[in-house]
Amino acid sequence: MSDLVEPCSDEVPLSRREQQKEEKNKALIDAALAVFSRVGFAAAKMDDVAREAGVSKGTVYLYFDSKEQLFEEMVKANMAPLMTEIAENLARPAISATERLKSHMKFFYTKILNTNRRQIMRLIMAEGPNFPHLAEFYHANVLSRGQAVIKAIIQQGIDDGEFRDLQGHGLVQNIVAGALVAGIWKLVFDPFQPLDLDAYFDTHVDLILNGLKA
Amino acid sequence: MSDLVEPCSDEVPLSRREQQKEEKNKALIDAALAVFSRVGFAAAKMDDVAREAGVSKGTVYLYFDSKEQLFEEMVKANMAPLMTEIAENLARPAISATERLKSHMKFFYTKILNTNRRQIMRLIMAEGPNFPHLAEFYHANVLSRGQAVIKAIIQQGIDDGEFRDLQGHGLVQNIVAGALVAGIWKLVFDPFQPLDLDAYFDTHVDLILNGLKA
DNA sequence: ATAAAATAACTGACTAGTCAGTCATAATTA
DNA sequence: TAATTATGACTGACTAGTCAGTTATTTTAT
Repeated sequence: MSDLVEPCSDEVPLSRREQQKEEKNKALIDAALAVFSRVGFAAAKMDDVAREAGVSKGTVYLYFDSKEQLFEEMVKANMAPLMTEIAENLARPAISATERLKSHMKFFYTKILNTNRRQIMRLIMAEGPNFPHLAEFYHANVLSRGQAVIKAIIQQGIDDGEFRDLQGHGLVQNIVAGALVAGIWKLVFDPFQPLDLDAYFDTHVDLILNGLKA
Repeated sequence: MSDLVEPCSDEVPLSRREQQKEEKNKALIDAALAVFSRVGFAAAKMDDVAREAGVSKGTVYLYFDSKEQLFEEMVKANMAPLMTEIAENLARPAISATERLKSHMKFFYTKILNTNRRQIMRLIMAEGPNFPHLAEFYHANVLSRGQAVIKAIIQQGIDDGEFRDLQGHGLVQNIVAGALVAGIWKLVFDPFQPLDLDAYFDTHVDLILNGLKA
């Protein structure tokens, strides 16, 4: 409460307790990510989350009201740091649209696909219909921001004569699609047909940039 | 038993019982698709499947050994008719690679994305890691066949000088990606940002064909 | 034909087990 | 010591899977 009133500049002099509390919160979020990723929402046990975080089950309920809330907080906590980074990509030095697009795509691969955030991506797809809140949050805070960046880059490319103006409905989704599929493939089909993410990335960029070329 | 010995040409004179049995099997598969799609595997209740199929819970277990088996059979039953159709697309009249690719993509949109098979697609992504059997089955019977068709078309395009040879790892996945993402979007984010599948398809084809163009 | 006997299909109450969430008690910190 | 934080045994709601008994269909006997 008081946090909201205080000037946000203070030097965080955390007491031992507050410190431990934060650590435990983090541990629970991490454990939740691990457990939910492993078995999905419904099959995940709060006992397992607790054990994995090194606390008892009761403690989990001192930090989160319910399993649902834990799930949502876990997703939000893992996505929050990304959101500011995406925003920074909007205001970017004046390099060519081609290079900007390449760099933004690289960002996507390194910051999501190659981290365990891709698990969250999968969870959103898997559980999204059962968590409209969450799907909406994810759409509003991650997807539409990512879309805005890509749209801006494409517009720059069109203005500069680098890209053609193909006016398509769902152009952004088509551009990002390759990356999403790579993430899913890694999680579901890699054992049967392994995917080399670096080589895949090159193909993806090549195909898209050629597809957009004026 | 005797069926296996008889010439396979016989006129299927099903007794009333056999007929009802088949109908019920179908009804259960349909109900399973509906229920699993609605809430995912873990949260699905066998009671609900039974009710939706118009039988009692006990009956479900006369047709399927377990919840797992019902799930797998449901996926297989829904995918089987597709598999032969895909195979037919391999042996195709001598039209241009461009037209063939377009037509195969259309096939994908009309036979999967615009039907409730897209629910199955989502379920595979959602539950795949918990059902390695199923992921493997899907990969072997649907994905690799689809890949073979697209690879053949691309090779034709390269040979005819229509497409460039971009040698990419994961080229096929990149080509299909747009379609998969469209399916997922429809199921998860459509309420927040609707997607017009027809317009999206045009963008997808446009982008990919230009990306491949020699 | 018709009834009786045999078989196959179905039912739903029941069991055995699971797990989200609670709360009386214990441990830790200030 | 008092307040806060943590524990884990406990509860109650819920559900996959079972099975003794019922109903519908088919076969056999008259």
